[in-house]
Amino acid sequence: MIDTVLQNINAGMTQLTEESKFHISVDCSIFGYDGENVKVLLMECDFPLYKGKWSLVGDLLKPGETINSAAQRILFENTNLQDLYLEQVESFSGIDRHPLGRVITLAYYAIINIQEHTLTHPSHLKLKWVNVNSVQELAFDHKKILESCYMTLQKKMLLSPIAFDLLPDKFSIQQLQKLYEKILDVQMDKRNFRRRLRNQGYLIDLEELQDDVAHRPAKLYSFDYDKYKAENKDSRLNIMI
Amino acid sequence: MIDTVLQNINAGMTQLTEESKFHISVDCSIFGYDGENVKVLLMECDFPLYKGKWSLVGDLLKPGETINSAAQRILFENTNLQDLYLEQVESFSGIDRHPLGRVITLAYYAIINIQEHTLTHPSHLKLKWVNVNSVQELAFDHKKILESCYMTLQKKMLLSPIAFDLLPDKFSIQQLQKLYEKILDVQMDKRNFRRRLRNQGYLIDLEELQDDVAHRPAKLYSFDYDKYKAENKDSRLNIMI
DNA sequence: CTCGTTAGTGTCATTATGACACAGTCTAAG
DNA sequence: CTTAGACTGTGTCATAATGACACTAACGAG
Repeated sequence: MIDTVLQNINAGMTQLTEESKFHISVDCSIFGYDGENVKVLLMECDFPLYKGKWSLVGDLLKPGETINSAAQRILFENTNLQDLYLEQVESFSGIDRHPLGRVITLAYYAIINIQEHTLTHPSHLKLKWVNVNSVQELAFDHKKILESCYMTLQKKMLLSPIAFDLLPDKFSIQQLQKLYEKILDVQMDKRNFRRRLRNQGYLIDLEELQDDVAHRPAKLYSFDYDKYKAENKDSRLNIMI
Repeated sequence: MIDTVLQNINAGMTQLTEESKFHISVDCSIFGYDGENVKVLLMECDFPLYKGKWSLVGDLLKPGETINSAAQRILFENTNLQDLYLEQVESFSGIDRHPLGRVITLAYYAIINIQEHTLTHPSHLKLKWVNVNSVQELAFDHKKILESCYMTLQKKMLLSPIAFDLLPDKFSIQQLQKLYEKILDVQMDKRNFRRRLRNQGYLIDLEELQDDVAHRPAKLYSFDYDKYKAENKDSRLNIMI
């Protein structure tokens, strides 16, 4: 490490001293939807200070990793899942936020359709899915982090088609509406919802019906990502809902 | 620093080793509007590798600081300005992004009305305002950082009333429209723009006219922040434009 | 075969949007 | 003191988007 004398790292006059180094972690709110509720994956915490509490899935950044690649690794190590939708939210850098010492964390959220993926995770970790709305106290400042991630997810829902990452590949329009209603915490009109979706034109009618339901089966659709991308490549505001 | 043996910082089984510590910096795109163009404040870079190049305003995070307070300090140290609108954008953590060693940076943007503030800055720093659209190559990965910040600013413009932080306290509707047109890079219809503003009802007619203009003077307005906040305290999508 | 449950459909009134042209008021310059 | 130049400020109309609203259709369970 080169030591220089003066004052600013961008102007070039800086010393990179050992005292100004920090531990960095990534904490990830992994959101899933089981067809009924939005859930977040929590990890049991064994810290003496937080005995019995739960925390978000996270870990330290390692030398040689970028923060994004650390986030991917952490996701993979704890859930065995890859290629999920993963988005950085913000940093949390409170001085005393971690009992082992100064640790600055970068919050991410990931989303996953619980029904189509099965988690397999190392046996020494205890994980569980908890309804987002029933999460009580968490270890560290993770409740605050979770809230920030969930708010970001809610806003993102309005402007981008991430709902479809939370649903199975084939879904009914009612499933989609129920998901929006859950996450945005609103009620929507069935006919107006369907009209909006029809007009957007991003749903592909799979000409398939639900099976094994105790009522009239719904038509199944998939989302036309290609069409969406082609029509929204500019950086305008694309309102989904 | 406590060393433990096992594997995960959230579960409690971790060692905080010296090898997994990193330097952290904050780099800030300070955007200003001079009535004509959107500009960004750049700092001359004295690194041998980047001789003659310019960089964003930034510095290292110091022990005992949160990242937000570092951002505020950096802004203050370099411009003597406080209480600007300041927003975290994202992290940049490429392995070789800084020649002095591994430095992970958090990008922020700040906005300021150039006409109503005068910068005073330490004499050993050379600063200049550059039109955002004419920025050529910057030192480090700062061009990428700037682009990310500017994109975030553009999106934010659509959803929140930050335009008014770039304008003088008293402004004409045409000044406001010109600003939106510059930042969003669109043309807008004068009459429709005025109608939208009228309907939103957040402009306070100051019953004052422009002075010293070589044409019919425009009425001046200010933005009713209180009313805006009162009507938008929920976390819904609030479309400004 | 009937009950429960969800699927799927259209209209109408209201509101929001986009396109568009001209007279008014000020300064500067001759 | 008149005129040129520059910007201010206003309304209408056609079209599009939205919100409110109720009934029949299709399936399985019992």
